[in-house]
Amino acid sequence: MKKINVHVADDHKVLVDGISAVINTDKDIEICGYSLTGQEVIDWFSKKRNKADVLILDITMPIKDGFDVLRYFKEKRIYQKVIIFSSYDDLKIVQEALNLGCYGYVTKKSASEHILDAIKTVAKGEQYFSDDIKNILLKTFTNQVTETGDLPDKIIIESLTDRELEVLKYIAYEYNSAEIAEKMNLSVSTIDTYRKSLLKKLKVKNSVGIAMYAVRNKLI
Amino acid sequence: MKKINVHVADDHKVLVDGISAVINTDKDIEICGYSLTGQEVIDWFSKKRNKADVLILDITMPIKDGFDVLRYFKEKRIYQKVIIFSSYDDLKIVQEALNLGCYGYVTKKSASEHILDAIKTVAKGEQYFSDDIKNILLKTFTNQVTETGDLPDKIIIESLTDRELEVLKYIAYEYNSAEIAEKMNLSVSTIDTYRKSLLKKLKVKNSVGIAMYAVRNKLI
DNA sequence: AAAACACTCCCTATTTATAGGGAGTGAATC
DNA sequence: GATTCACTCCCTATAAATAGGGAGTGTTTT
Repeated sequence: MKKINVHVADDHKVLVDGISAVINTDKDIEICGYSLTGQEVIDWFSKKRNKADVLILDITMPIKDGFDVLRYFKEKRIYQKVIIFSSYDDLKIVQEALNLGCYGYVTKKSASEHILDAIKTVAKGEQYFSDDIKNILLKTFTNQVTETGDLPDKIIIESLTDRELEVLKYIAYEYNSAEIAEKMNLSVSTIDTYRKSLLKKLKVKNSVGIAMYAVRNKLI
Repeated sequence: MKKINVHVADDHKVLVDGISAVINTDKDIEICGYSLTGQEVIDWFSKKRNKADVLILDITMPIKDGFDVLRYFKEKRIYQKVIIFSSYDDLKIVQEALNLGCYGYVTKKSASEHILDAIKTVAKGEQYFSDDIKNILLKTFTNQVTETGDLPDKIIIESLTDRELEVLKYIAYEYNSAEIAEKMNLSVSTIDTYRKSLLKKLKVKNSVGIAMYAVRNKLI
């Protein structure tokens, strides 16, 4: 079986060496190169002298960071399998990396064997996340678990009347007041009353705010 | 410590008994009731004679199914902690259940101890998914990047210019044209031009549509 | 009976957004 | 050299949303 070729990019040479050492313990994987800056990675791939199956990529690096590298691949439509290896375990960061097309995300605090699992999984074209990242991602599926505290929002939502909720849904579906009035068999004035009430109760600035509130709290 | 009260709803009495047996092995949890149809569950809760901390809910049931029950809770704004216990492991089903506000999802093929973990986790207000469900949910994070499923949208998004994307984000954050103009150091006329362009390209009716498009396609 | 509240509608006025058009610049592409 | 396209700004006009106020009905709660 052909070995999996891995390129490692991290600005800390010690870490590159560490990963290399771990990888060398596995007979199915081998290191085919490394970079210390994002720019180096981009140079490497633009000159097509890289034959890496998988790229292990740190986010924080001098001269182009990991995101820049992912953006480069996306722009050039290079379908490179990338595993982000970072100490960040922030949802925004992970989502950004995923949007930019990475295949895996492993935090640096994970046990080092996990990086081997990640490499093998991603090499097969499947995604891989370390357990802590999995948990962070899974939390996005539930409305209850919000880091900002769910109670205030819950109280606000409970204060909404049935009619207000109905109007809120129509607003989120891009209906204007006249259309909502027709759908609900009410006068436009009444719909405007509910709009005013929603703006006040939800403490948002405009219809967009109402709609965004609805999606954030899964009211639609 | 107060025991966790659990209500079990499943149309197969054998399964109710099975779950009860498993639960009785745990000193922190006890069964406080059971139902064989969705309607029974709704009756139980509407008459407020239920003191369940956690509801174990099957999806397939005669006379109102699990979804109907979840919809009932949502409509009445009853914040009942529900764990779906079903044999379905289909993404659409799971997503629907999550949208309807369930706290956990455990497949029937899971080891029975997992239901105990699920109950304890959900009782604390956290979400719980069995491993197979976790994997299904996690796949949704990479599908949008790897798969070509939503190609039409992808083409539209790629047709958006940098400035249009910037304006789109501000709109989704509830800014009005004057505010966006100030933020971007442009005239209001220019912002209006981008608004027009966005409405046309995204084929939406108004600002709410622009914002909703942004969230749907994870552009913000 | 009084109070609270959801629901309905109206008034006036202002601010924002939408819709149509045109037009100039600079950079890149053909 | 011509064209395409992103970017910028302007004009006119209408449609829609926002902001403030009031007010009547009916139901439920106290």
